[in-house]
Amino acid sequence: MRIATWNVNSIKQRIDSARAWLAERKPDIVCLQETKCVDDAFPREPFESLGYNVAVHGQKTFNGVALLSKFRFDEVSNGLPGDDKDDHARFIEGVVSTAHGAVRIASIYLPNGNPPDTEKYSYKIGWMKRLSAYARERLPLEEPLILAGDYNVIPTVADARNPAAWINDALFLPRTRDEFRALINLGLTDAVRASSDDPGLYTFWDYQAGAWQKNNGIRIDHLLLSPAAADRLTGVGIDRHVRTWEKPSDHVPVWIDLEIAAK
DNA sequence: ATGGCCAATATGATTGGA
Repeated sequence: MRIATWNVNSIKQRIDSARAWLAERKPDIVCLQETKCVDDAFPREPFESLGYNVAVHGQKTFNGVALLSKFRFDEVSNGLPGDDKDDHARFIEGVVSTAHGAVRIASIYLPNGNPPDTEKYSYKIGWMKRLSAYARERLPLEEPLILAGDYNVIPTVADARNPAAWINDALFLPRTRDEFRALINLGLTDAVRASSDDPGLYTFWDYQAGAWQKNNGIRIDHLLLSPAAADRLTGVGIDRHVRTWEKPSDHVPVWIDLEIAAK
């Protein structure tokens, strides 16, 4: 089973490149972020025609998450628990059945949090605490659980080309990295770091200032795995080449292979 | 990480992104 995450920065602007990438990488399940459209406007047909089931949780203009799955969804639920007043579309969870039982996948679009001296940052930290509470609730189920998405967190200095430039940024502040570590320390595995300590494994390059050309990137798109998922991890990849395509997203897809067969 | 971008909105300017 191959599972991927990709912040597409508008699904409507990325239909052609998403279809080309799906045909090439052939993921079974894809977690999408920043779809930027309401549910009724999501272009389902271009993905259903490739054999994917589509589950969406969108809103007007901003945010928006979705799941594409070759497996039928047994359950889908929208929204991260823990705050009824939070109306941002940033979390969707699906469950599929496999030969190894239920596999639970969440597509996550964690708040950016800038500027850090505002309520945007407290919203980010609160959201991270809610995500940890969610993981604490799910981990005892001992299922393969994959929390994949745009975390807006640079975990360590090895995850930025120019870490000094990020010192005061919401993506890299000590408090942000502490919360990310707290999540990991519940017993989750960062799939990319389970396979490599290399610097330069970036997933995002800003559109501005020639960031791509200078390889001024950061690693902020992550797949975090429960022990039952990590035990079956056989491969990881970052599809960097997608950043060279026409009309690219500023993020590229990241994927994992799990030794989990269809039912 | 800003000189340089991109997307959504009834838009020709503003907001959000990271």
